[in-house]
Order: sequence, then C-alpha cells, then structure tokens
Amino acid sequence: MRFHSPSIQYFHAVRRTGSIRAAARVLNVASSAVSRQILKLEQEVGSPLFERNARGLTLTTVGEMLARHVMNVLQDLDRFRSDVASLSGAWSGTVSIACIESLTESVLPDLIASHRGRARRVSFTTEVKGSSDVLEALSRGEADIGIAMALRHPPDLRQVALKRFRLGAVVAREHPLARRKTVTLEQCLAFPVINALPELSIFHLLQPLIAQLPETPEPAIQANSIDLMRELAARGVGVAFQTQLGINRLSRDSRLVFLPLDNAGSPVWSDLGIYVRAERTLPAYTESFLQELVRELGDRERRENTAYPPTP
Amino acid sequence: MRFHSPSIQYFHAVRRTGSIRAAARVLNVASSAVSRQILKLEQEVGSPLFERNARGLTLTTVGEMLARHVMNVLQDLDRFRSDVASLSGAWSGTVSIACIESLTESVLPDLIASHRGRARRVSFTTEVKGSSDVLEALSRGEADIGIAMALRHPPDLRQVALKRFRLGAVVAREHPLARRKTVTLEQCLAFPVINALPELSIFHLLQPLIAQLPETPEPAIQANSIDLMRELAARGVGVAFQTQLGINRLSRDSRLVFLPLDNAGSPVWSDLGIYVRAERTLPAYTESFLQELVRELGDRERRENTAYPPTP
DNA sequence: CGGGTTGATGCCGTTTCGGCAACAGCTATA
DNA sequence: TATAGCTGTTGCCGAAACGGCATCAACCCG
Repeated sequence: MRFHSPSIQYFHAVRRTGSIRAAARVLNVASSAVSRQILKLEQEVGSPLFERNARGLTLTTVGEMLARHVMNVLQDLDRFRSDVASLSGAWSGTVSIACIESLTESVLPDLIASHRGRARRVSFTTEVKGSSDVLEALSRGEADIGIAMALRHPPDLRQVALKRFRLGAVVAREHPLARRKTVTLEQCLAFPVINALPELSIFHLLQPLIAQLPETPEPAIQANSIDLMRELAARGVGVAFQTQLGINRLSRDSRLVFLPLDNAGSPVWSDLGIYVRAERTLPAYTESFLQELVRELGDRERRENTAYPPTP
Repeated sequence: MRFHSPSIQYFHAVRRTGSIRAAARVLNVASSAVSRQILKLEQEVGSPLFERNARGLTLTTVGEMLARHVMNVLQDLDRFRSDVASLSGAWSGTVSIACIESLTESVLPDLIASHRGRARRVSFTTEVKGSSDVLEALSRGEADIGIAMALRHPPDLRQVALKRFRLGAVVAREHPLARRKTVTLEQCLAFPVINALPELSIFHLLQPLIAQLPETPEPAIQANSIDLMRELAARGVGVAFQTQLGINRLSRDSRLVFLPLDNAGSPVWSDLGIYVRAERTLPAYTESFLQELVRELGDRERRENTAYPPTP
C-alpha cells in the first residue's frame, strides 16, 4: 500500500537520518536514486530543501515547511491504513510514547499491561526523555503521544490534558523527617539532599524555589535517574524529591516515606501535560489508548489529592 | 509542484465527478490512464474503492476513507504551497466560502470588500446554499469556510464560532404591526405571512414554534429567497421573517421595519455557526479572513443585542 | 432494437525510475 | 602532508511505470 510518490518517502528518510546515503541504506535503494528524488523535489518546489554540509544535510526554512507537510501526509496515511484494517476486524498497530521518567514506575506499565490484556494486537514503543526532548520527539514525528512537564509547548503540539501532582520529599523510614505529615524546603535542606540534574524536570521545579532561599547549601548527591535517587534515599543517604506518581509502588515499599512539600504555606505542584501533534488525526487504536491514559492520570490526580489534601 | 502520485489526484477527480471519463476530461488525460490508476489503487489498498454502476462510480466505505485521506493530503498541500509563497512575499490564494443567504446582504460583501482592499491578491469564491448543503460542501472539500445554521454538525467539521442573532418579523412601515416594539408569533399570524420554504433555515426555526400553536393558518406566500420575501414585505403583501443580520441595510431601507420576535416571553434566537474541516490546517490567508469573519460576526451580535435588548 | 453511455484491456511509444560505477569535495587520522 | 573514509552528484543503461489509441463488453434510454 504505497500510493505516494517515492519522493516524499525519500525526503522523509533523509530528514530523519540527516544524510542521503544513510537514508538510502534505510530504504534499501541506491543513494543515487535518493539524491535524484531530492533534486527533483527541490526543482519542483523551486527552492533548495537542504543545506549541503560536508557532514550531511540540514533542512532549510522551506525544507522545514515541506517536512511538516510530509509528516502530516505520512501520519494521516498511517491513520487511513489502520482505519481500513479495523474495518476487517484487525485492530492492530503500534503506539509510540515519549515520556519523562516519572511515568515509568507504575502509570505506564500498569496502563500498557492492562491495555494489552484487552487488545493483544496493539504493540507499544516507549522512550524516556527529558521534557523538552519529549516535545521535540513529538514535533519531529518520532512519537504519537508525549507526556512531559507542562511547560510552554510549541504551537504544532496540542495539550490534550493537564494534570497536577504534588511534589514531595522521599526519605527513608528511619529519617528524622519521616514522622512529619508535610515538609518545607528549608526543613529538607537541613539534611543532605539528593538533587536532580537539569535533565530531569524536578530540577526545573525546585531550582526557582531554592534560588529564593537565603542560603543555598551544597547538594550531597546529584543524579539524573529517579530510580537511583529513590534507592539512595531508601539507604538513608539523604532526601530525594519526586512527584507523587508512584503512590502504589511507594506505599508497597516499606523502606520509604513520601512527604508532600510545602512552600510558603502552599503545595508545590508538578504539572504534567499530555501532548499530541496538533495537525494530526490519531489512528483509532492510538486514540483509544490516549483516552485511557488521560482517564488514568485523572484518576491518580484525584486519588492523590484525597490522600494528601492541600494544607489549608 | 506536483510531487504526489498521479493516483491520488486521479482518485480525487473521479470522486468529485463521479465518473472516470469525466475525470479524464477534467484532467486532460485519456480515460484509460485514469481507469488504470484507480485499478492500481484498489489493488494496493486490497479492496474496491468504487462501486461500478452503469451510470458512473460511487464510493465504497473504504473509498470514503481514502477520500478523507486524499482530501487531507491535497488541502495540506495547498497550505504548504501558500506557506512557501508567502515566504517570498506573495500573499495570494483563493478563499472559498459556502454560506446561507442571510449573509449575502451585508456581512459578506462588506467583509470581502474590506479584505480585498488590504490584500488585493486574495480572491474569493462564494456559494449560497441551504444549511445542510453548506456543511456537506465543507465535508466534501468544496469550500474552505462554511457559515450555516448551528445544527448538529458532522464530526469531521469543527465549529469555529457560534453567534446568535435575534429572529424577527419584517413588515412595511405602514403595516398595523409596525408601531410595536416587539411582536409575538400569534400577532403576526393574524396577518398574511410570507413563509420560508424548507430550503431556508428560517423554516426550521419557525416550524417547531408554529407547530406548537393551537391553529396553523394557511400561509399567504411561500418563497425560498430572503431577498424576495423582504421585497414582498416592503410592498405590504404580508409579514416576512428573517434574522436580523442586515441591520445596516434595513435601517437604510425606509420602507421596512424590523420587529424582534418573542415566543412565550423570550426571544427567538437564530444560531449561526462558522465551520471548517476539522482535519485541516488552513492556509495563512484563509485563516486571516476567518479571524476577521469571526470578529465581524461577534461585533454584529453585540451591536444588535444592544439595539434590540432581550425583553426581560 | 440500435445509439448513446459507461469502465476495462491490449498494444506500443515515451517517460521515469533505480542500480552501478565513477567523480569531486570535505574531514579526520596517520 | 598524504591517505582513507565519508559525503552528494552525475553518466550510462536496463527495467518498470505511465499515457494515448483503438477496441470491447455491459448497460441505460428512447
């Protein structure tokens, strides 16, 4: 089912790989064929699409415009294919997800497992990235659904939902703070803390708050893995911070205690956004999973706000 | 700039014309070429796209799915083209509008005239239809912007805005009702009325109200042209009904008086919707005009609600 | 029962496409 | 500085796809 000119498929491959020869390898054709199709495209558009650097190709402004169009075409072709397939009962396809690490410990595995229990023919590809990388992967068409910190998102993305979870400290059960109901940042900083590196979204949440404090103590440990940070906290190394998305896992882990964080008397929120390319209609199976994801995150948001109600 | 397979262009032409030979004439190619491309498409999709009737071709279910995809592709190609063109300063293109008759007397001509004053290179195509035909033309990709009565719209259309205007009676200045501030339906029906035919949206607004009345008098005249109905009213033939969109024109026309209609003590609203295909990004020049249209209709809505405030 | 459609097919010249090999330009490494 | 390895581009040629012409079978309407 390949009823689009080879040009746009070749263009798409070249854009992704950044090189004509690499694209040719992926496409299993000769590089000369790819080169010619690109030249023909440029002649028809009437403007160069790539800047030829010695090390490969980079999109020009017009090239980026065409890339957007080609992405729209190919993604909509995917949707059409899946629509036709679902007509004959074959509900199959691959959902590609890009998300930040907070989701990996329970939300995503739970959801994927349950979804595959019902729809065996739908497979998943997930990639964990930093928030801005998630949005970029979505823009570049490398993922269908993105979950990231709700920062400013580019106009070519659509925010499907916005859920807020409370940020908190994670300490070992024996930690002096462990018996409190909530903690403030000052109270945490009295102890060794395990700080997130800038790649993690927690960094960008805590950084402005720490900057407001009169003194900025040296962090004991810095890391870029939430898992590692939590394991360090469990061993009593210090205070870690994370959004309370792993409420199930944490409550099962008897070594750890989650303490909602307060700042100037009000909770510290971590806003999670679910994103999708705006100029796109999702295939039915992707849309279905997206709805489940939104519902599940809504449920967790509600559940945690009752478990840890905002201090008045 | 034709970088899509001939297949999809041919398919698009066949869908619009409903015949292979007619499509071939439009495309300036031999009918055999068109026939072969369609057959190839069907082979690649793995399912027939048209039902061959003796008199022409009709889309199958799969064919309609492909039609949707092809429409998305071609409309997005248009947008891409205009984006590239606007990069080199050429802000040009054609905005295609389908709307109901109420717009023709002042809203649309005013707006188009003023827009063309600023953007000389943007041309317009407008087609007046009934509300359901407007929506259908939009769905079939034959118009960019649709303005119609806000009924239930198909899911492939997006309602950009919803504006409500007051429905009223139009009578000659010498008419016995002309001195009133507002009128009720009963008061109007005491006189000869000029009824709208079902093709006009006014029919669908008034019909349910008339059906509620104890007695349904014979209409004096039925017509399917708002213009004609208004001219008849000006000659004292009877009471006409219309939405108060031509406030400028009516206030200039000294022969006529507009009387807001009340029913059971509350105004009778005529909801006007502005529609666009959902799975589509508009070219910049179309988007620009759309914004002006929404703003203008919003202005009129506000102006008329102050001119004729709802009776409390 | 013919005259007008309709879409489909066989044949054939033209166009396009893709693979192979060679080329020039650049970078990194020896 | 020379060389090996990479890049994209270009001639050449065979293969595949496309389009035009003429023809055919099926259908509708008068």
